[in-house]
Amino acid sequence: MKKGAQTQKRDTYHHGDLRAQLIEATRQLVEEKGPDHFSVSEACRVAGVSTAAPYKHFKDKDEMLHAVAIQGMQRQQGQMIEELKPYQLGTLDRIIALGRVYTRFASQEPGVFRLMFGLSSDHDEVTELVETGTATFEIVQLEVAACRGSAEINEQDVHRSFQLWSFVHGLSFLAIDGKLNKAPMPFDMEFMLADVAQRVMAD
Amino acid sequence: MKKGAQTQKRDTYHHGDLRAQLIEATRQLVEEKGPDHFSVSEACRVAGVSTAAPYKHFKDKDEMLHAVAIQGMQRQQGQMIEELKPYQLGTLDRIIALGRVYTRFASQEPGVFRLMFGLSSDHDEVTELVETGTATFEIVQLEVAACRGSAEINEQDVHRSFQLWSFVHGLSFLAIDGKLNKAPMPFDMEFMLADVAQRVMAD
DNA sequence: TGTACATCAGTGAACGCGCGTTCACTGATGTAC
DNA sequence: TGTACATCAGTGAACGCGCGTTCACTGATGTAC
Repeated sequence: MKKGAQTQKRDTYHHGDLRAQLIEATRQLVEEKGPDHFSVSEACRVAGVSTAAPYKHFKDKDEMLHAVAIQGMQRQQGQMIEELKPYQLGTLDRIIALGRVYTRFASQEPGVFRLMFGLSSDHDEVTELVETGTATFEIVQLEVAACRGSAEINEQDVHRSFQLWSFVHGLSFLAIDGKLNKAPMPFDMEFMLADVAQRVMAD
Repeated sequence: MKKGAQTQKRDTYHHGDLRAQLIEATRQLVEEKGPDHFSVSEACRVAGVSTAAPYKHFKDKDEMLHAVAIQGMQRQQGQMIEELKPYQLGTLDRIIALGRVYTRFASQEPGVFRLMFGLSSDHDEVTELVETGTATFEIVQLEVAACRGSAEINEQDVHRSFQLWSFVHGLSFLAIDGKLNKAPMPFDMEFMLADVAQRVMAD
């Protein structure tokens, strides 16, 4: 598996944008081996720098992982905003679109997805992660409220939002853990999302 | 944190039931530090034996973790069967009861819960784990079919079962990852379970 | 335009550490006679 | 009941390994004059 982690070539002593390259190397490795089998040393090999280099840009290993997690959350949020565009405000289609992005992101980037939610939020400094997560959930709540015709987000809307979140969150994990092929039937993700959205949004 | 991992005392050279004790030590550590920060050495310290001792009972580290995961799944299944007892067959209460066990187990044993679903099922030999999981899901499907009055489990029942599973699975993870206290309202788990069960089981 | 110099990103060697696993061993136990 | 012996669970020392992090350093770059 050494082929997956190729060494970067460089012609200058200084790197240009090592920080970004290290984050990318970290992302790649988190994706390849999972968040818990990532090592700083290997990221250095991938980025083609000495093992001491990262410490000019990050406090420690955790900070490298945090950076990847934060970028992941931002990417997920960006995809949601993008996916909403074609649909009219207040329609069920928009709720479904959000779910589609969630499960799609998880299956496209299972490593980063796991990292995003698996990080122990004991430590401080992950505030940016938490804030991005909160902002994303606010998008969901706004869409739910719009779909329900609420003037403002009310308790019921929050409640429905949590139901939707729980559902797509669980569905994503079951999917990336390969639990969805246990049934004799083929699994139609899009239908599943639509069906649940409709049930949760019903009176 | 050394206090959590206490050394077992022993008065005989032979141990009696080291296998069981090692599994228990492993379970304890998985719970304390998470499945990915468990080490064989530490389990030995907890069980009060040399670091070579486990290899008389397990092929390697993974086999120790598998044993803990399998026992976890069995425990979860046992709790479900127990929890079903008070309720009449074919009622929504039974569906709710299954969900309650799922989320309760996750919050009582988050480490083992993560382990159970986080294990890469690439390798063989986890067949026992997979089989127990499948058996548990069959219980869910049976209850759904009974609740819907199906003669046999049909495609719709399977579909609903997956919806319920996804929901409680996601809810469990969000709960143990501390994501449920983001809202201004208090989170009523029992109401949530009942509400979703009703929605998913509706026509 | 040319030179001296401060800055600081990246080096490479080293560190101490805990890990998973193996090895030849030891000593408690159960059994055959 | 007593003894010889096979079994095998547990020992303790050792292994090689990759890890995260630190250190004094080096050399490219930008800037002041």
